[in-house]
This record gives sequence, structure tokens and C-alpha cells, in this order.
Amino acid sequence: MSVQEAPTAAVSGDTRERILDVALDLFTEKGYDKTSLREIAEQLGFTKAALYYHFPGKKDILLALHYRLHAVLEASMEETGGLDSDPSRWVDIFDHLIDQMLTHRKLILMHDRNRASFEQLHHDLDHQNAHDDLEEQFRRVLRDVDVPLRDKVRLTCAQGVFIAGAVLAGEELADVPSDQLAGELRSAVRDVLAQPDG
Amino acid sequence: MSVQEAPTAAVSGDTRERILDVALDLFTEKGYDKTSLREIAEQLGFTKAALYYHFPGKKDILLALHYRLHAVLEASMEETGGLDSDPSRWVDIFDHLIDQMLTHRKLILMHDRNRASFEQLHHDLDHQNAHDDLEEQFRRVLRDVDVPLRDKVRLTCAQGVFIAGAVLAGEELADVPSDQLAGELRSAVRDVLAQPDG
DNA sequence: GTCTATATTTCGATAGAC
DNA sequence: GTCTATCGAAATATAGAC
Repeated sequence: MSVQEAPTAAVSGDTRERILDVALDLFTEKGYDKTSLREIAEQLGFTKAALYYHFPGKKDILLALHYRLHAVLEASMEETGGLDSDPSRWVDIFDHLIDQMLTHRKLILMHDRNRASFEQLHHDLDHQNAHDDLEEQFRRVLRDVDVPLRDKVRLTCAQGVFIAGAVLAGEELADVPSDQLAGELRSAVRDVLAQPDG
Repeated sequence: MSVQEAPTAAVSGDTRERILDVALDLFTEKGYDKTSLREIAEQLGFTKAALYYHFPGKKDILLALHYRLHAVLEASMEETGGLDSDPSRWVDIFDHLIDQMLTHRKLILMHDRNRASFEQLHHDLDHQNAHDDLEEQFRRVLRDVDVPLRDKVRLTCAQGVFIAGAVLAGEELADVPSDQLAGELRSAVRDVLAQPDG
């Protein structure tokens, strides 16, 4: 995506991203815990110890991938204005999120399949602030006493459809064109978030 | 929940179930990989090695919990007749599944949060036969070329709602009465699975 | 920037006493 | 049925050569 850098020390600097790409695949397939640094390194053609030049430790690789996802979601939130307690805006937000999901499907899947590891990451680091923003906005709506139960359930169901879509796009319906799948998912989200009297 | 048993040697025999109860909690909270046998044993008041009297190894504890869930879903499938490619029957099936989910919520959550470990379990053992039945029936529908894309997506979305409901019931909306939540979830599933022209 | 070699820790698992 | 003691394997991480 980024333009070619100066060819001298260019391949390096990219190594960090290549490590993250490999880790993303392995963390998604086998899970974070079952993926060893040895596996990541061997798939890249060098040894385990070399990873420690690019990352202080294993959890920092997971953290870097977390930031990747964070950046994607943050950008999406800026365009749509963020999630709040007004249900009439949720459809637009999910429309936008579905686009991002199909583009960064593996990132979503990896996050979903390693939820336990991410939660521990937030506890280990003093990452209690800025709790992933989108997820924090999510929880804020669910805690809002002025939001009816029905809407809270529907919001969570829409998130369920969102994640189910990511799984579907990567596995069982991997051969379906993205835009076609996106249309079906958007349609499903509309039905889930439909106002009962509006 | 169960009445007090005879106080003599009664506590034993129950130990296996108590181990599974503790493991279910820890596997759900921290994940299977991050839960050590030492933790399970200490929470029960004895040491790591004592676990090996009740189970051949760690993965057999996970396997036993898998059978617990399998029994629940199997019973539900027998009552509703099983999942096939006929979309008009899906609503009834999910109605039934939602009841089971709210009763055995932790079991569903644990399975969802440790999907990677369960998949590896199926590979390690020659468990290729009877691939969890419900999930296999699920995949069969998704592979059926006679089922329209729309219905496949909707079926997966209903599953997404199902799992989202399990998370909701255990965390953010844990204080909402079960039957009230069940009603909302059933309503949401109906909207997801609604026939466009029926 | 990648390597070898090694330190340190933790875990799953076994053997055998009680 | 639960214990102590211990083994062996594998993983993360460090130190330092090249």
C-alpha cells in the first residue's frame, strides 16, 4: 500500500510488517497461545531470536496487531461520527463497518478468536484507558439506562451478524464475491435493527 | 441445585464433575491454553497430580466439557428433528436452541472462546466421525447448492445472534431476567430469518 | 539485522508413597 | 483418592558473536 522506500535499507523496516502478517495468519489459524515464536520465525526464514530485534516480546506482536485493528475501526468511527445511544444511526454505522470488515477480514477474525488473550493484554498493560474505543462505546450504550432493552439486544445482535459475516467470508462462503456478500449482510443488519414502529 | 448426598464416600465420584465445573469457569475466563492444571487443582483444594486420577490428561478435561455441550445440543436436535436445508423450520429450531443456551450459557461461551482448541482437539483425536453433529448439519446446509445465498447468510446470522445472546446474558445484561431476554432474542431471530416473500 | 548458545520458567505428565 | 517428588519438553527471553 505504501510506496517503495529507498532501496538501501528498504527491505528492513518492512520486516516488522512481514512478521505481523505471518503472526496474523498463525494467530488466526492456531490461536495466539498455540503459536510459538519459533513457528513465526521459521516461516519467515530466520530464527526465533531474531524476532527480539523487532519486538520486545511475544505480547508486543499481539499488541501491534491490536493497533492495526484499532486504526481501522478508529477511521471508520471518524467517518460515521461514532456509536452513541441513538438507534436510528446504527444502520449507517454497520454499513460502514461491514465494508471495513470485508477488507480487513483476517484482522477481525483474529481478534474474535483470541478474545481471551486480548483481554489479558489489556490487564497486563495499564491499557485501562482508551479501552479500544469502539468496544467502549459499545459497552456505554449497553449501560445506558435510557436505551430500551430491545435496542440493546438488537445492537448486540447486529454485532453478532457482523462477526458471523467475517467467519462466513473467510471460510464457508469464501468463494462468494465480496460485494454480493456485503449486500446480503447489510440487508440482514437492516432487518435486525429495523424499528418496530418507525 | 442437587440435593445433599450421603456424607460418607459420596463426595467422591462427584469430584470429576467438580473438576469440570472449575475447568468450565477457568476455560471461559482465561481460555484453555492459559489455564494450567495447577490452577484448577488449587481452586479445588488439592494438587496438580491428583487430577491425573480422574483424567488421563488436560485435553481430556476439554473433551469431557465438549461432551457436556454435545449432549445438550443433541437433545435439542432430537426434539426439533434436526437442521436441514428447509428455511421454514429454522425459526423453531433456534427458538429451542435459545432456551438451551440460556440454561447452559457458560458451556456455549466456553466453546465460543476456545474454538481454536476445540478444532485442534478434533484433529488430534480421530474424531473426524460425528463432527459434533449440529455443526456438521450447519456446514451441510452451507454447502448445499440448492440453498440460496440469502438463506445461507441468514442462517449464519441467526447463529451470530445466538452466540451474541450468550455473551450478553453472561456479561453486560446479566441482570435481565432470562425469559425477558429470551423473548427479545427470539424476536431478533425471527426478523433475521423472516422470509422476504412469505 | 540475523545468528548461536544458553538461561529461566512453566507446564504437562509419571512414579510411587500413604 | 490425594499426596510428594521429579522428569522431560517446550516456550519465552537474554547475552553476545558476526
